[in-house]
Amino acid sequence: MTRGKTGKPYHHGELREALVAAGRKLLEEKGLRGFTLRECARRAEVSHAAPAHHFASIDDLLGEIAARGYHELTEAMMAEAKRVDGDAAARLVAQGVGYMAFAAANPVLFQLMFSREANRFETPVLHAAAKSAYHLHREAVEAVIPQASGEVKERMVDFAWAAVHGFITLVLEGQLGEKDSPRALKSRGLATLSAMVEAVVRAGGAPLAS
Amino acid sequence: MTRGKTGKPYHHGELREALVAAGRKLLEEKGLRGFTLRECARRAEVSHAAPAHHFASIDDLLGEIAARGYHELTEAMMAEAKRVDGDAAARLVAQGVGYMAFAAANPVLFQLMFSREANRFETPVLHAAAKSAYHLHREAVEAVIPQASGEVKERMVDFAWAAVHGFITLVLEGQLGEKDSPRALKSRGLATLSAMVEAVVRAGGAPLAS
DNA sequence: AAGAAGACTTGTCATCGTAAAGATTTAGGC
DNA sequence: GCCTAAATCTTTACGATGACAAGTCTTCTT
Repeated sequence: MTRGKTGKPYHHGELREALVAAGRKLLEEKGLRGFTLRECARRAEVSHAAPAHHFASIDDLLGEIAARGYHELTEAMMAEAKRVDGDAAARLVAQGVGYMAFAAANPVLFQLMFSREANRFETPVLHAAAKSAYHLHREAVEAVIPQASGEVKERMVDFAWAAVHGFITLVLEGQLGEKDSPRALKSRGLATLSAMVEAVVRAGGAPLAS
Repeated sequence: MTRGKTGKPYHHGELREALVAAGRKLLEEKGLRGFTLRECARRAEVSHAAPAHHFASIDDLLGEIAARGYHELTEAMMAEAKRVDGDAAARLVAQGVGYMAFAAANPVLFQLMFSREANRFETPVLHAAAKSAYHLHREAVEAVIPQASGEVKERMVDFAWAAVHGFITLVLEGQLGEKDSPRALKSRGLATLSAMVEAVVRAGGAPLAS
């Protein structure tokens, strides 16, 4: 890697990674609407057209960022699950905690991942990453009610995910616990997780009332 | 209202309403990222700068659209609730159905209302509209468990909203039941609502396990 | 009827995403 | 080691956008 008079190499070398990193920061700072490809390029200290060689479009970059978000979400869920032992119900709660923690730490990214816009840049890698998080959750739910029918299991996968996702989504948007401390919010989140797990356990034992 | 040679009045007359209507359509057609003030103006058949006299910025227009969305959401919940009789639990489910039906009918608007961006254009009218929907839900939950403590009621308000909101949000983003028919999806939604109500009823009778 | 306020248009500016063409660096074949 | 091809980055350019300013037309007030 030779350098010009300025000391700056003509080739960035790791521009793709730099753009993803800059983009991710920018996303959290300015929101989805404030996200621009040119600002990413500026932060990576390259010209505004440089990103085109690594990402076909702005949606392509957002798709890559979202895909990595799914990977991290999966990791966050697994990490939290490893901290508890044995009990399937406890594991389900822990994964929910990991899910919520990731969302709270990356609110805009989380919204991007689960936004309608994300369907626009549906790449195979993004889809695969999303499926991986889904399966992790699915298995955790099924482990809680191994004796239940396939249908009940499916319904409880829906239900459990909806409760976890819904709670943190509402918090992130400021609809829930606007004035609560993070401490109090976490407690409210745990309460929702408790109610969810209890309902799953119950439904696993007795068929759902139609 | 006098008219020029073209037959078109110089003054639109109801431009504000026309912009809201056009904007709402545009939103569903092109998504939030495809939403532009100039396209709204074009559809209302006025110049690109005309909207400025009715909306200070593009966020101002989006805020108005979101506020009306909250009003319609509230109406959808009440309309569905009126179709069932008596039972508080049935009413809670019905409101959930109305909530989901509105979201399914206005997916992009719904995402806008509950997006992080919406906090940017936080007008008093938007906030009030959002609170109105919240209170409707809150009362429905509390009616199901009138004997419960204030704390339990609050937690169940969180929980019930999270389940309803989470389910439809996941469906809208294509995460849940991608290949299901609308019919099957509705059934899955009802199952989530059933599980939710059952859990609320149960929690109202016995204190939540910590 | 006259002046003021409101509604709308035209013109302009900085910025954006994207494409094309040129400059520089790296990599591979010999 | 060199020489060409490919990859990477820059410069330039185009159409579109949000916002602002200034001007034109309409309605309202008095």
